[in-house]
Amino acid sequence: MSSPPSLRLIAHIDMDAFFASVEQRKHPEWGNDPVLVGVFTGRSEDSGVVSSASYSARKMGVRAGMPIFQAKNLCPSAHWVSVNHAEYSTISEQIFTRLFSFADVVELASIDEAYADLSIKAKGDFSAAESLLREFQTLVKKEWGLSCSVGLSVNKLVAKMASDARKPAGFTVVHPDEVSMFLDPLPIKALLGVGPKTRDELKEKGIETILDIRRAGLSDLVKWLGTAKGNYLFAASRGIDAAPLDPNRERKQHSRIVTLLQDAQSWTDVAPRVHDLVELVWSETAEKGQFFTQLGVLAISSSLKQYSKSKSLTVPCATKEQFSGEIESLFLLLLETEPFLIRRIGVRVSGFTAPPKQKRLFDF
DNA sequence: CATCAGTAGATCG
DNA sequence: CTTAACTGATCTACTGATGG
Repeated sequence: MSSPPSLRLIAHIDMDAFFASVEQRKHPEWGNDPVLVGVFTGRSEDSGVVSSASYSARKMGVRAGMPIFQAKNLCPSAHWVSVNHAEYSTISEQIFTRLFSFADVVELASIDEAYADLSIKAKGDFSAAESLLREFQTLVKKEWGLSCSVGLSVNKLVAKMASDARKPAGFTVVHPDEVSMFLDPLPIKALLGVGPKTRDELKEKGIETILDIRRAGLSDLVKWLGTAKGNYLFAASRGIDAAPLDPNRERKQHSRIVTLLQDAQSWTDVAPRVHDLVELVWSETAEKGQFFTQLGVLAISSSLKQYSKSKSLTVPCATKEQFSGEIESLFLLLLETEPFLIRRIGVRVSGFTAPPKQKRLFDF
């Protein structure tokens, strides 16, 4: 058996304030003014959230996910733009297509992030990898007028944290012998998968930095956070991540959620919007030739509590009419569980399979 | 106990 | 003047049922 190369060269490329930067680029007259990209729901003037904040807006405390009213208080002078996903996707695709020629393998992680494995291309040499990646970074700036931050290290975990370490337009290399030095002082929130919940949970145990996690025992971590997260944090705090890049990463589910203009109470109120979502999800999956065996609906109440219903089919959903009917009955089921004011609704599909086989022999 | 179905929870940008 | 205002998408863990 051939052994895999012991040392990998893995990079993470992260577009800086991607959506806001794209919008900023279209408006040179804005100079360095704060730019905010919002998801406006239309239920009131300022209803919605920030999708992306330029760095000058971030300096004033604005963050993605923040309610628009709050962002406006923090940053009254910002230029606002409505989010335009289709445009960002096109640009993302153009940029990351170029990355392929700089690497052995590329994994597209999201609309604004990608991993690149340069182990072979750079012959195991960090400085060779760095040269290539700096060239890519310069290219992105020159061709698209956009900046990105790059992290280079020995695996995806550390590379991602490295790209985060200096932003915007950063370039951070973490050599194999520097991994602990790099990770130890970071707050645990810097780890992928550690959000406010886990952070608070561990803060109660006196754990705030990655070094603190490294010093904690595996059994304690598992006791506090469960098997999956405990094991993950134990390894992550040591910078251990053997996961290879996945060049064919595919979505495991697809959903569409909308906020209603006004809270609704009954099926008749929401039926038209649900049917719109069904149309949308059906066309989006059909377009990609995706068939699915699981489907579900969700609703978010005016108090922001989530409700959902889902079911599995034994055979992939065959027609839009069947899909629509299934979604409708799930929604009716959901509404009879408990009365609540509906603020947002969604339709979800998963369990993707290849298209059902055409009948052949038995047709004759 | 391995797997599956259904649901709630957490994270991310 | 005061108050409340909060998207959209995905992935994963947990729980209970089922079958070997």
